[in-house]
Amino acid sequence: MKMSGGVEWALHCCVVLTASHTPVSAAKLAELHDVSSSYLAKQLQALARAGLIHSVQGKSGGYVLTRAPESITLLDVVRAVDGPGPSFVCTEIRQRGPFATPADACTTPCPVSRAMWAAEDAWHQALAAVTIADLARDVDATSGPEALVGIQAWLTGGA
Amino acid sequence: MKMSGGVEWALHCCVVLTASHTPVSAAKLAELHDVSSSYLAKQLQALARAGLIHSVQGKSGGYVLTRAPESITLLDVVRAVDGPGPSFVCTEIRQRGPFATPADACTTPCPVSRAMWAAEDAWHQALAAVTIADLARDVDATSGPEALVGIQAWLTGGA
DNA sequence: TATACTCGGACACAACGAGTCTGAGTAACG
DNA sequence: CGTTACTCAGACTCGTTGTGTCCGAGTATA
Repeated sequence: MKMSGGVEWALHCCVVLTASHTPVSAAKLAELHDVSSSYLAKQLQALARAGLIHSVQGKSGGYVLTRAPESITLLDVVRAVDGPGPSFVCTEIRQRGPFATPADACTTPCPVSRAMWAAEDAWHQALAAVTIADLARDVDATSGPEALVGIQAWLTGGA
Repeated sequence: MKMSGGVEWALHCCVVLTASHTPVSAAKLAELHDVSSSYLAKQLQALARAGLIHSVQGKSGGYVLTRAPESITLLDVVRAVDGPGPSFVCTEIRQRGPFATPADACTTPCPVSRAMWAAEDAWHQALAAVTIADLARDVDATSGPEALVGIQAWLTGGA
């Protein structure tokens, strides 16, 4: 039960992209967070495939958020980077072995998977309740409002 | 974000152990579920290490639940088999790169990890709200009460 | 006391994630 | 309009974790 480490990078990148309405290259984002640019590119591609960010090619290209930060939830980012499939997969153990339940009697999921999926739903709902905009607001509150504007200047500026 | 498949086996085994107050060997549990006995043994060892089940050695040995099924939650089993660590690990990205937040200013977790951990807490609470006894009751309700008693007879009997 | 059956940990194999690299495409610039 | 330099996108390699198996230590039984 280990989440892909790229989720953290992707979330921070989304927060940073909130501060800039012009394309930001993957290299800049990687340097800002001091992580491998090649690997971060992979996470950004996943976000682009999911339609959360838009990629702009060319000399001054990069990535831009497609939607408003208020309409991007953490669940969107997690599912995009970490995969949409459920973490718990039911292999239908009850249909195997000497006491196998006949397949036609398995109209409803088995109690075990029901409980596991209910817990997973709770996790999903908690993630869906928080948006990128909420995170950006929290960052402003903890690190001070000057942090994001400084980053924005650094992103658009050259150095 | 993929959960260990052994969790499903462990949960089903706990439900089955509810029906028998005498030790059940790993081989019997494996045959009942039609899974590898060697690998199932590993999951049962994890449960034993966590103190959820007690191992009895010797000729007619096996595993028995240590506590009442009502006091064993799904969270206990998941943490025992899948590992107790959190699924989301914060690598403190904010302390790296040109705009690194100084370490002494990081008294509270960063907003990203706060949100992720809150979601994980929701998942934990949902798992902790369900017990093995609840699952056994559900199995009785769906498969009929004769299922578990039949399994119990098969476990204690020879064949 | 001998025995046969049990669990327990140590040992290979496979799959997924992590990380890197080179190539295709496009906007800017001379 | 051609060149150029910069961008993203996909294919490739490596390490780690999970999966599956095996043999040895220990104990209740006969």
